[in-house]
Amino acid sequence: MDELPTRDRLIFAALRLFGEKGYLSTSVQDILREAGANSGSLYHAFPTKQDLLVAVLETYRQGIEPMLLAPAWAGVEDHIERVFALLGAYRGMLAATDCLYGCPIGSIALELHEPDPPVRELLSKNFDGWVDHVERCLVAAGDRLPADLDRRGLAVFTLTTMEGGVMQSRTHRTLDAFDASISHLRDYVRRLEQAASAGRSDAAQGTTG
Amino acid sequence: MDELPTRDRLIFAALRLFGEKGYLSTSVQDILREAGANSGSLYHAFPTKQDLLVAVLETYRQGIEPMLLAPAWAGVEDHIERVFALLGAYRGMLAATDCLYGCPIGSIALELHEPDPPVRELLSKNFDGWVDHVERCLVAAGDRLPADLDRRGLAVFTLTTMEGGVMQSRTHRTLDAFDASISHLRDYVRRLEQAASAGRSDAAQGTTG
DNA sequence: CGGTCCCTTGATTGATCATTCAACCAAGCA
DNA sequence: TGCTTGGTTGAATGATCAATCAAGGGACCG
Repeated sequence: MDELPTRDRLIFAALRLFGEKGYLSTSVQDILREAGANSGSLYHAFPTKQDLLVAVLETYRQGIEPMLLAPAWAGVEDHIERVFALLGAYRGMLAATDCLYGCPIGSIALELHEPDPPVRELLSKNFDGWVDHVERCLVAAGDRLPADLDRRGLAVFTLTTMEGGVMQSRTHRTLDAFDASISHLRDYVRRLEQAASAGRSDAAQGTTG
Repeated sequence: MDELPTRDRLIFAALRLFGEKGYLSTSVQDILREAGANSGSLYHAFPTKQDLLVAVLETYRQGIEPMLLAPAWAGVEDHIERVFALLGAYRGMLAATDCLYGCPIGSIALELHEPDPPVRELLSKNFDGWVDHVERCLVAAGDRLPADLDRRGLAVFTLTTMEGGVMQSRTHRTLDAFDASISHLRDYVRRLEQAASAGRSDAAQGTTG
């Protein structure tokens, strides 16, 4: 029944609050209250609030696989469906929070206009890690997608779709924009699959394009 | 040689600063310095800082057509190319500012996690106005796009692409993510045009799908 | 028992923030 | 000339913020 160490409680409290109210709008007092700690403890563990943010971003990055992907992909074997299952997980978070809670990384990324190098680098790494996982799905899809498709680029485009959709849905307080975005991405991928399929039968017939 | 009235100088100063550093990170002092005014003048014109934000969002919305679309569309007659010319304008802003200045509406939208009703409504209206213009282009494209295409949805998806691309490019400080996103959107639209074209020749031959 | 190490406590500090206000100015009018 | 109205001045106010620090607690070791 031992509580988590104070340092970890602070990280998780900050993680939650930064995602919910943003970095700048979350005061150190808010974090202390949420974590049940005192300011001295926070500043014993972290030199500044920004160093706590760094720890949060590192924690979030490490949590992408076990906390986000694993549950989203449980029971989903199809590589392409996994991409949309991931997007569905974000939809679930939006739906569960009345379109308030989207992607904390995106929020923080747009909130910090002069981010110090370490913070920006970690935001980059978070985005990259996400894109890496999607790219792996798209690569695993093999010849279901056109051979000459830029799969990394499509993975980036997938993140773009998620973040842009979340932004609009949070603003409008409706899932409409998110759903419209995802359904168009899905349409695009379907057309890519059709093109790849057509390409394959062309090749089987020995025809050239 | 008369200067702009103080009230307008304040709005334009705030517009610039909110876009550059965000709403929360811009202090009233910053705005006063930039506008060359005193706090009393600001609070004579606006009850609170947030009311100034409201005025800024209204001003921005009215400026979308004359300040953003008009220059982006000068000399571009093709309806579909206009969509990408608009996206190109954002690319130009990113390029000119080292990927620092993207879309102020998007920044503010993600920055304000508990936006009061008037602010959120104005953010919504800004997004809607942007989407309206793109939708009009897509509608004007007529049968170059599939007849059953959800054009409003594609316009929303275009905004999604822009905002998501800007977010990533600002974070990575590279145009790569923005360019990748746009080029995939372009690929998607190209495939839609091909499908529409195929559908038209089917119809001309009297075949059915 | 005393000593050391790690961590916690919580009042305090000083900076910064949005906002206020009494005084002031200039133009228009009588 | 004096009154009114709309706008300006900038120091002052009080709230809030991140960060500090002297004091203490308790576990472990001799």
